[in-house]
Amino acid sequence: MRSSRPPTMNDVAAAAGVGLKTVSRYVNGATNINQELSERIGAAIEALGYRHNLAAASIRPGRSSKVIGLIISDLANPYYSVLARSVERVCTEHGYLLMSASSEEDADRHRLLVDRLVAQRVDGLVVVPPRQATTAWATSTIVHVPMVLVDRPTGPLESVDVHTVLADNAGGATRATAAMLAAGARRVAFLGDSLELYTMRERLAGYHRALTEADLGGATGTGPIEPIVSDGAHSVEDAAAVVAGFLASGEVDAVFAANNRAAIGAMEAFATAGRRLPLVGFDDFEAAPLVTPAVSVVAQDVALMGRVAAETLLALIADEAGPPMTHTLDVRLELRGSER
Amino acid sequence: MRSSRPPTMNDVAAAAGVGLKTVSRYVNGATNINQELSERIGAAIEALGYRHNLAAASIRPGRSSKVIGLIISDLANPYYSVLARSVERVCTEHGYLLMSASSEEDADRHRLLVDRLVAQRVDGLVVVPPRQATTAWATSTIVHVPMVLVDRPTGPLESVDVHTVLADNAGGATRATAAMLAAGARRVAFLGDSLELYTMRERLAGYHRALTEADLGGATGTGPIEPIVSDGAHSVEDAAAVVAGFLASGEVDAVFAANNRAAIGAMEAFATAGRRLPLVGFDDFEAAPLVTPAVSVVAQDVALMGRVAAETLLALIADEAGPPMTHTLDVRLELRGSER
DNA sequence: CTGAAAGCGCTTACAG
DNA sequence: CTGAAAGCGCTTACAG
Repeated sequence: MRSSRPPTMNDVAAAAGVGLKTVSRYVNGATNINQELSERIGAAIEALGYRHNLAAASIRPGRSSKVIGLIISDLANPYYSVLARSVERVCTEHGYLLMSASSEEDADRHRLLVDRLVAQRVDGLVVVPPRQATTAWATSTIVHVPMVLVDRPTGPLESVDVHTVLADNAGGATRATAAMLAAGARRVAFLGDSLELYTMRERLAGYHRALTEADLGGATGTGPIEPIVSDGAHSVEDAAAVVAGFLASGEVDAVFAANNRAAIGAMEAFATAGRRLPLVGFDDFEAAPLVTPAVSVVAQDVALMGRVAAETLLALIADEAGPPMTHTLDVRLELRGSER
Repeated sequence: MRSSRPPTMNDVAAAAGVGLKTVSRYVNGATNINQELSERIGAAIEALGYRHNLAAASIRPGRSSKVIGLIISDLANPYYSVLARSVERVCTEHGYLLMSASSEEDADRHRLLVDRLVAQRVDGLVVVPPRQATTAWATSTIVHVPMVLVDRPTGPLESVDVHTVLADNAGGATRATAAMLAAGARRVAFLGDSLELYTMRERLAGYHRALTEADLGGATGTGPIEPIVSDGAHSVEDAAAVVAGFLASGEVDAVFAANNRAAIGAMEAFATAGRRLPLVGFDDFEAAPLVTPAVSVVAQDVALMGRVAAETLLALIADEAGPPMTHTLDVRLELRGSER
């Protein structure tokens, strides 16, 4: 009847008049227990309000915490919340719980989170590396915790030997740009965020490739297509300002918006100016199909990305994953009208 | 040099040639340690790759896990991901980690999650009760884990003595409806999801109240305003179908869309029909300000809700919270044009 | 300021 | 099928 401290397995054993071991077996769902003892134990647990202490159980060697950790930039960002949900789903299917934490793209905070999660003895980690990451954070702190990277690699791809799940950023950008060229555009501008971001560098490379291929295809009678590149779309407002400049200059006849904010900013600039240019965005967003004309986008299967990452991690934990590799997922070009 | 099992505090003590206790003090940041011993310990930790085991530390009585649990419907839903992010932020500020889990509105799954989280010995729980919850889940399983409810109460408000954080659903609905009445609408329809949901019942009550007050205000010369109520907006498609019916009937001259999906469905129906009705939604959404006319909404401060819930929980854990009460947060009516 | 002992709640071989 | 003992990694009084 002690009310201050939660009841322990010992309390249950005493109350039921059985050995500690038997209670342990009962709680862990052992199959062969004397019917009568079993009932006494059940009654004692009920009466005392006993709850199994997994934290205590997990410190024994060989026993794991059955918790995995997830580090993303910002849980409130729809992209990452869908990713987190997908990872959570796989965890649930395998009896794991998820601890998720937002790094805010800050390398120091990221390192702190890794340390804390490792101290908490998670069984593994799914990680979106922070923007400014060098390979140091991984090599210095991770050591022996199974880990999978998602959305971006850490530093130069080959520098860390770890499973990595990425979208085909370059391929998507190539197809988006090519769609506008095919519709007749000649001066397609690239509008992206900081090229510090791996995904931006990849999308820019894809854009360049589309221009080059159009040249090689002989679609141009008047010399090579000149790239027009802006990396100033850090926010919707910034993006709108850049696009307003495009419109005023008369030098641009289509826009490849390399992320959500760029696409929304472009839409705002079009609305303000009262005229629009062909537009394709990267990453789908809620408003895209609702506006007129509906916005074409390159859509990633974020949920699949989360699933592949989580399943790879679980395989790693079970020691059944193959050698470290990069898993590149296809993207989908959703043509809805705005590309022309 | 054992590589199979992670190094323990004992290993560090042995390597550094000091007592276990001293290593413990070092790891826990104790202030007074002999300079030389301190350095030896630091070197040993580095050399062995030792990492503090918080799980083991937390099983001592009085020591807590510094983890809190969050149960929501679906982490991928923007409403709940913003809530989760806000709770996470408060946790971080206070040195806590967050375990979040999605109940999918399923009462059984919800109970499982509570059990698992309690077994994991979280220090407290922020919970969105599942839709079909009776008070049973709370009274039977929670017992002595600090808990705060958010977004909705469990069953009849007075039945469980627990801190609860809610938005002013009824007040927001009244103001939304009144705005359309003030703009001249007479036959405002309520379009919501299942009335099983607490928030829907509250919003419906607020809607009714606005009609009643308009009657009492004498704004009507032709007898009382008749309510028109649909609870069929379970999905965007369903909502669109209902609104198409409204348009065809000619009996409705404005729509109060009691959630996001209802509002988006209404927009789709308007687009299909080529004509629109005055519209106000509940809960802001990304596309709302981007379409023409921009959609007016009742906006909840979801981040504030998460913050208040988390801070209340932390106060509860510190035994500094007052008696259980309901915290009702104001909502904001964003008039953007679609209300007329 | 530091160490040896006892104990947190639980599980794992080891005997019965 | 069941129990008493030892031990998981750590911290807390207790002595020095």
